[in-house]
Amino acid sequence: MTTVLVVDDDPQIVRALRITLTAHGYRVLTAADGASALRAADDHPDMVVLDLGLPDLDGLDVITGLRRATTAPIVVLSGRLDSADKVRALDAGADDYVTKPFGLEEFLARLRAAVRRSTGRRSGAEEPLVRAASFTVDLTAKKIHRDGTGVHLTPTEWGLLEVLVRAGGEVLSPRRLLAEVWGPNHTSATHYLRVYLVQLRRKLEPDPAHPRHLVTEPGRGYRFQP
Amino acid sequence: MTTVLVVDDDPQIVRALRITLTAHGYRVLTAADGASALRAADDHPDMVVLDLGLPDLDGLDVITGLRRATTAPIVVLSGRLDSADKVRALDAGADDYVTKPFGLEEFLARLRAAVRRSTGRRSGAEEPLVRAASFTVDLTAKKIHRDGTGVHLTPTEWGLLEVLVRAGGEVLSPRRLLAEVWGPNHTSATHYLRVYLVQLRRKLEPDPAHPRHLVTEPGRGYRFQP
DNA sequence: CCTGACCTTTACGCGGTCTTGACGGTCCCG
DNA sequence: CGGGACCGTCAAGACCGCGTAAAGGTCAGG
Repeated sequence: MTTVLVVDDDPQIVRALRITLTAHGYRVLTAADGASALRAADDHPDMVVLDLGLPDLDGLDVITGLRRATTAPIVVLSGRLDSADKVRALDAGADDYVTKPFGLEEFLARLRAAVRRSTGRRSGAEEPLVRAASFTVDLTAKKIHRDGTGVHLTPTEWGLLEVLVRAGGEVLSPRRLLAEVWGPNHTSATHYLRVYLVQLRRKLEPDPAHPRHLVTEPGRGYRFQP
Repeated sequence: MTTVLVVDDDPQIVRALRITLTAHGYRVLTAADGASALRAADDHPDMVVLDLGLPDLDGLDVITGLRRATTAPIVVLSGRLDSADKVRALDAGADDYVTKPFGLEEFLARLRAAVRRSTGRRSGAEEPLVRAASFTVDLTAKKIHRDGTGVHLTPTEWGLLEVLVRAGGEVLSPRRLLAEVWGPNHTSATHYLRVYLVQLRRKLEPDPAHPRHLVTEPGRGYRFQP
């Protein structure tokens, strides 16, 4: 679960954010001033929501202090519209800057974006691997593995498979497939599809005559079945 | 140098951004519509500035398309104040959302924040020595060893090899390789690649006719295999 | 001014890939 | 039962990308 540290001296805002964030599945820590915010950084929050204008410390000092302790994204809340404030906050190490009053949905979306970026990097080489019973598809490395060895696909074969896999089990019409792979001007050459489906099945299916993963939905199109 | 891809259909804005960003030390690529933006993603910009409301594609589709090709931060520019638009864009994969008219200083600060976040983590633990079966590559010392003795590479040869090795086994498109080695303006001279691949293979591969480490993936590019 | 290293360009053969046509099978519907 | 629409399969020729060699071109250093 994602832990958010909320730093604000206004109890009303803290309470509202605690309710909202908890309802959206976050765990919430709170701090009412800069000193306790820096102390709370030791609890390794995954994200910090920081109101500038705390009673004890200058906002920028809080940011730099937090940056010393954690790399978690910092989203600044502030009532000040002054552009120079934003610049200083962002350059001090903040990741985003939201001015009050703010739309709740937008605020939450910015939190999601911030946490997505910070966790996405951490896991580094995250491979979107798609598994079927008899083969696996690596969409980023553009490789296929089957029975331990790699399978070679021609560019067009790969393009077709990629579109089918990315659709995630949805049925794709011949028109749509042709437009995606061959470009929007070749939407009538449905024969291509059949030829390449045969080749793909021959290379990937255990029994090409009775496909289990590259299924044809008669009259509607084709579908990828993991 | 940090490379920024600016996507906007308004030539005035493109021109203004190009001047401003260049003055601040960025390298600038531009695209006037969604299709060319997706193509330009192969040039692996370090950051994307994207205007929603392009003539050819829906803005959200451009975001998801870019996300498929790159993890570079995307900063959305838009004239629309509607909060729902922001939420959709952020959830589609954008990293920040700036509404026009915007303060230039704030905009630049947000760019700095975005690029800081994405590059900050990348420089983690990197192995400067890469081993292949028949040779080793020292990325920091810029030296190659094979059979005990050093191998001399010309600057261009080295640039190409370095890009391939740094990709760590991923397939790199000709566009991308050319952009990395020769700069983003030479992305069509695919013949260079073949010539230099031959030279590299002759210098590094045990059997240049059947390369084991500098593998070509027909139709999509080249790959380094350790 | 010459030389050598390096980059760029031209030319060409080969093999893989794409396209196209032909044919058989299946299913549905008149 | 027959015809048509749709799908699967195979094979052959056209075409394009790739690998390779080798000839200009450029530039710095001696």
